[in-house]
Amino acid sequence: MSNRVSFKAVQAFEAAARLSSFALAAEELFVTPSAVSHQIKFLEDQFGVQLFHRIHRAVVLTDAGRSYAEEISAAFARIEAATRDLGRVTKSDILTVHSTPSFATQWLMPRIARFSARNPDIDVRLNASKEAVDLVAGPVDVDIRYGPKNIQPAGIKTVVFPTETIVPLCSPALANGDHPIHFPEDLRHHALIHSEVCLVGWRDWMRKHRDVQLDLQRGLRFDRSFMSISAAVDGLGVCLESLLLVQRELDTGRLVAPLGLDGLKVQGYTFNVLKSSADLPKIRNFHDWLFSEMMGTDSRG
Amino acid sequence: MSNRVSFKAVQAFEAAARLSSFALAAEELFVTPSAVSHQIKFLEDQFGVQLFHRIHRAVVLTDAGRSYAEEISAAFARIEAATRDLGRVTKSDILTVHSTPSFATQWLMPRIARFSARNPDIDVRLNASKEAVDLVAGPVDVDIRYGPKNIQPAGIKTVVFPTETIVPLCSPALANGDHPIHFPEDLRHHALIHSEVCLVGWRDWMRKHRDVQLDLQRGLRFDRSFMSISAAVDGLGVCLESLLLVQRELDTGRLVAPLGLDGLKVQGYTFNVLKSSADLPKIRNFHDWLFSEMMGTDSRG
DNA sequence: GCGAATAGATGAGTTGAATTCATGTGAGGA
DNA sequence: TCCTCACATGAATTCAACTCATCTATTCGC
Repeated sequence: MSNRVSFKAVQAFEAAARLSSFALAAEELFVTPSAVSHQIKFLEDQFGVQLFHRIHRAVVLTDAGRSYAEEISAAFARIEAATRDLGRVTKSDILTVHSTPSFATQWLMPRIARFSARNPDIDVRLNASKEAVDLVAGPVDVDIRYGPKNIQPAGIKTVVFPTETIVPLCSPALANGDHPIHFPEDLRHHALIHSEVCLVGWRDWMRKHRDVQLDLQRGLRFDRSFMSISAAVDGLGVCLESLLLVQRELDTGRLVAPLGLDGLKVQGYTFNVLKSSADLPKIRNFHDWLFSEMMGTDSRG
Repeated sequence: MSNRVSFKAVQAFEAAARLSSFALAAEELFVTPSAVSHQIKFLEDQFGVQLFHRIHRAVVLTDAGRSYAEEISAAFARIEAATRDLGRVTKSDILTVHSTPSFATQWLMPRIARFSARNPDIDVRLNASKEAVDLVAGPVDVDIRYGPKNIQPAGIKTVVFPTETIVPLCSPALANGDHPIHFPEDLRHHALIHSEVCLVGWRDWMRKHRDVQLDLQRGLRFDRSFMSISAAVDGLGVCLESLLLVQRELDTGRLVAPLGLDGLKVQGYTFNVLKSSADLPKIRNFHDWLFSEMMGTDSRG
């Protein structure tokens, strides 16, 4: 069988063939010329083919030896190159996470360092875009999507996020300014900030507060939540956003929830991975970390 | 350095990666699972990169391990294929000899078995054609050429053959038939066979025998000596050929030299090899054998 | 839930494949 | 002619790689 190949012997032969000398090969391999001689004799005896001509005080490859050497030299070079590369790698796994821009900016970015610290062997890469990615085709391991669950392609495992709470948010200056906000109707005095892709908007909020009449035409409109949040931080109005995305702003006091932290409930985000890779340690670790981190956040919020 | 790679360890890793199991890899390598575990741990420690995830009761490649495994698997497959091929090779050297068709047919063919018998490790291949071959470009080791020495390309070593003797030859039936041939003038009664590429022809012979008038227009014409010889054997006339090419026919009595074995002297054949390969054992052996064989032949002729 | 079974990890002890050492051979150069 | 160099070869030695014994963690069957 092929596993009867002595790689030691092949290695010795490769060096000797390349250097056309047993002595130089021995030097390269940090052994004595005798060892090289033994190994090559062993190879020749095993296959019954002479690989070197021993002439005067040198060795010359036979045709069989030359063609064999050409083949294995290339293979050895490849192994050595791969091994050299391996030495340069410091992380054993690469975790590529794709998500919507808002989730990436508002939730993942502030927290991902914590994941990396707990998983030093995982090299995390974050991508963000509006479009869902093809997990089968691409190098992306995890896709965090927002919106109604479409028909899932076979082979994709989808885990829904915990229900989010959507509340009006604004800068503290706005909430405590000339027109302080204490009750829903106080919003009449302020500009509304609309997030167009959000599953729930001011229209849904008004269904819960039928006594308050707000002009839905008013205000800024953004197609990304993180822009609405940024506008709210800048005091441009009141946005209606998920607490999931504004933890950082609430913690640092850049935003406040003038009407409290209770509000509309919605389930929008999903965690998507290939079924076949769902059990990989890097995926499990990320999944478990993400959901436990989110639970912690929720309990605080 | 790269030679600090333990190929044993890489081999163990390759098998384990391919089989996704230390136990199966151990079985394949005829060792215990413990040995595989040790080797892979050694590799991981040496490069500081985890190659496998140890989960529940199985092992799964890390990303680093997978990319490494892909590289080395290909290299290992190549080594094993080359080694398998090596096992099928029985001769360590291939000697490719090209010559003119006549020398191949008349001299080499009958004798080459003797060379092979004395050099069982050399696989001899004979090619014959009128054209000189490009020793630099092609797989041909030796080219035996006929004719005036052209300007030699650099890097070609040319050895001239011993001087040949050219004499009239015919079948015994013709020599002892109705018009027996004992003296040059007896040839008048017979058809002459002409070899067009020969360096000497009947015209040259007549210069040596000015008293004999022969009609040079008569007779068969061939562009290869072996055809002329074959025609003479068939009793179609008298050819003028080198003793070098008719040893076999003289020995078996199919041809006779009615006017004796002395005649025109000519030096036509050359032995051509690459200077760079002239000292290869297979070339030296062939060269030495060929010239010693020719000397033996000459001393007999 | 509990124990049995499985797959691998680990450290100590053992072994034999590979190495060194001592010596031999033969060709080439001083 | 002798010396030197490069490799060959057989016996002795060694240490890298293996086995063994034991341990851990997880799964599976009951």
